[in-house]
Amino acid sequence: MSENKHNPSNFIERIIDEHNESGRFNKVVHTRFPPEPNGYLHIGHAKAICISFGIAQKYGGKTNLRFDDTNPVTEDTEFVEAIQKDVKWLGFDWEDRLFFASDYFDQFYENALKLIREGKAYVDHSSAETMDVEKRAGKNSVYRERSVEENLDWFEKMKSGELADGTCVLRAKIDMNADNWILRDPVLYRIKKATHHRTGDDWCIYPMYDFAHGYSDSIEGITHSLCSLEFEVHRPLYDWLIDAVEIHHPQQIEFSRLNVNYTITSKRKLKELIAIGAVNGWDDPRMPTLSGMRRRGYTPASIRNFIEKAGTSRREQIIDLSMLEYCVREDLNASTARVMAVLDPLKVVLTNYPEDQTEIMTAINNPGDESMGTREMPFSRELFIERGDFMEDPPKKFFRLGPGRMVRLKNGYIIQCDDFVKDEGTGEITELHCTYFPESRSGADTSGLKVKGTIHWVSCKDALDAEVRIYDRLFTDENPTGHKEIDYKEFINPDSLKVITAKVEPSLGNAEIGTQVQFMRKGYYCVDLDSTPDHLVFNLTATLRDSYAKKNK
RNA sequence: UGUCUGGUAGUCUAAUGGUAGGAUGCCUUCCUUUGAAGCAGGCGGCACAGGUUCGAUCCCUGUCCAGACAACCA
Repeated sequence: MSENKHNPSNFIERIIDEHNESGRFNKVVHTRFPPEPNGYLHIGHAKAICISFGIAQKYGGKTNLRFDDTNPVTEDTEFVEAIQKDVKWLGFDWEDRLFFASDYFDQFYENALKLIREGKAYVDHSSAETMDVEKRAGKNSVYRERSVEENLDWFEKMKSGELADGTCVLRAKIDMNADNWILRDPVLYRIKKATHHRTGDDWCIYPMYDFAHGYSDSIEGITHSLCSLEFEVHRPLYDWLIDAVEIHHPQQIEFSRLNVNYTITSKRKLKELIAIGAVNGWDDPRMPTLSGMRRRGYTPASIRNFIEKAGTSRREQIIDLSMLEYCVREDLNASTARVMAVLDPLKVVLTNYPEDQTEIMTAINNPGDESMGTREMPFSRELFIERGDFMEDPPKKFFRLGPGRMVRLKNGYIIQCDDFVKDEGTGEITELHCTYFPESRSGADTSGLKVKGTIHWVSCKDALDAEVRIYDRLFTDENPTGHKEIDYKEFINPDSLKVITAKVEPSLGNAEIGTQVQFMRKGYYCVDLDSTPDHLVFNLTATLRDSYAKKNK
């Protein structure tokens, strides 16, 4: 087996192949996923996770989980835990390599001292406004030429806590005229008298992202630091800082972020949606967060597959929501049991069926997978069918019920509609009167009847009520944040959640939280964590494709 | 405004100096006790203009378009 003979599937693998050929990292591939614990992970993060863990896996390397916790005022252990749960759930394992940037505060501090001693960093007392003005003007700060001793002294004062927040900052001394503004003497450390979720009150100075990130990568022996495109302009600084203290130098490689149309993946905006009550929290099934998607019924495999299909490139990608739905359907089609649930019930009376009779019908759980077995369903004189499966005056191509028309009740009998009852006030159909054909029982059909349509049903007296939460996209616009004049909140879909009471087959009575099923002819649903034995709650994961509805649009 | 990065079907993504493959989408056929799934077929693409070349989607130049960045956030 030739170990280095594989086809790179994207540009990152090509780069790694080159490194392996040149021996730059001794053929080691060690990546990391570095979330900031200030929010929940979303589908965009899933791409970063899948890429970093996936590439390491492919090359026999390792991946660290590292929390980039350098800003105590926004970070919290709640998020540290939620993030770990989500990464694990997605299917990745960092083994014993759980790290925190805050683990390295001492080393960061030493690096800062080294920079100061070498004249590569200075303490600046300019106000943020002044620094901003000077940055734009390409003008050096008046504090730029302080002596090493003076800088060391001030930095010590910053650290000791005797200076108030904002008094001064430590800046790298690079080039105030650099084309890349990131290099215009970036801030390295700031004073923040805040309690850190891990280091408590040990520190009152905290490093900035650029400072902490590269050094963390270096300390951990990361070889390939994979991140999204917006950090590309930071790479020169990443390189500069590492070179300045002469330590292990990982290669930063950027890829484009993943966007999905009709959704947003900005942590700030997701927080806002929660704050204004547009959704019910981070794990609201409408949220593109991993916790929301999990609750919605998305499987880890479906998300991984989605990321895989989306690919890895440097082009800005806005992927169709339909691709995501395709991926869950693909997964759930194979794994879920088919059950019957009538979402919008219409009563059917089988006039020739014995009043008190109940038959037990056997239903196949998954026609594509015999090993999933069968279950039993009670059949009786009064049934509920889907209101949409009857039309008073149906067109020819309507393969369901109408006056005089026949359908097969799945796992039941063929029935014919003889009559219907209509509320003359509202015009609503309230009941159907049908006859059934005793010889047409499923699995033992000797009737010789041929019907085009098959519909689902439940027995009235045996059916269970269930709350069903029907979700739709959270936004009505493909690109809610893409309009300069219109706030994204204007596009919130008022119908993103509809709650109905459905009639479901009795076998669902003891379904556990998280159970996933296919409501036959309707869609994939899962038992929500609000569900109890007395009050079943289902979430819509994704509807089935509906070519009939599509054709009739 | 500046810097950077991109531009291959509606969307995503490959390969290639000899006009392009896959996925999804869309449209059909067949099949079907889910109008699902499945099977089969079809539709649909190299941003534009020059240049180099026998030949350019690919190399070069320019244009246009798009996105990201320009925090004491990450």
